[in-house]
Amino acid sequence: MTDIQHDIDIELVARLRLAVGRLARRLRQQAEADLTPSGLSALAVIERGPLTLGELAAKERVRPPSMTRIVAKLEESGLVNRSPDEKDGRVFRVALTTEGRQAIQKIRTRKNAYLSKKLRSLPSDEIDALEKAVGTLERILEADA
Amino acid sequence: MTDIQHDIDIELVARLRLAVGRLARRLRQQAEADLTPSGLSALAVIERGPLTLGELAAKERVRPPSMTRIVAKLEESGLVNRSPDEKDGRVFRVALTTEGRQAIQKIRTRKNAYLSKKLRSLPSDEIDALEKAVGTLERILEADA
DNA sequence: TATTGTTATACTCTATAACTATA
DNA sequence: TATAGTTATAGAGTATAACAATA
Repeated sequence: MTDIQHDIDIELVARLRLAVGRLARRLRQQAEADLTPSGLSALAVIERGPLTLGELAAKERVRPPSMTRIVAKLEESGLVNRSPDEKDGRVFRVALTTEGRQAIQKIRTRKNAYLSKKLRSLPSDEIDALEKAVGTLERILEADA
Repeated sequence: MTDIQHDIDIELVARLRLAVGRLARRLRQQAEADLTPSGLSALAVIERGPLTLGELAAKERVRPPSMTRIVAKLEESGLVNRSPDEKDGRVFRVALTTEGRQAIQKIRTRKNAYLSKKLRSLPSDEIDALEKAVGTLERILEADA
């Protein structure tokens, strides 16, 4: 790699980092106001399939007591339900309710709308570049999940 | 816009949203551990120029009492200093110390390193697409700052 | 009087420690 | 005994309300 290429790389890295940070912040602000970040995040995990409370805590990297509270609040709001495991009486399984599924869908729609509006008027060559760049990022992120 | 183009758009939007969210989270995890998110965020704002406590609170969208605490902690850590305004005795101006400037630079270096490592091995056509896409995102974000 | 910033106090979110129920 | 989850309690971080100092 030549020095010139190296310099370009550093600048691109910094710009990508800033743009990603700012866009992520902007998207977060479009979320449902009456759902806490931890609640929303947990909801998104639960959506991929019912989980025990302990599994949820591990995936979300919070301690079990914290997840107990988060889930209790989501249950209170009618977004999830807890049901005792059939085989192991100590375990509770947490799943989305229909209302929870709708809530998550609504938030997604709102975030998508924000971006859609921004992207709608772009020329096709910029859309192409975005599409290719997203593919690259997806691969990068996949690599060290 | 045709229906087909519309569908592609929706899918791209969703993928971009997810990729940006995940990358932003990954970058956040590379931050300095002994600086709180609010402290780090405030530090980055102050870096662009000394501000009064009220201006800081407004920019960071927290209430003045919260900013008082955040700045007090940064000052305790030696990362910023507060000095009374020359003209208005009620106002305090907050500025980075040399140590604060170094701290922010260190965090940036760390985040850049994470991304650099990921981007280093990409073929030039993907780098080009990323570069173009970043330019697009920068323009989009500029528009409604 | 209005404004800038601080202090007093309460609320939310998360953690550790101690506990209950089941395996 | 060990494990899943809950309850009790404490520590961050932010908010509103009341206050002090200055304009």
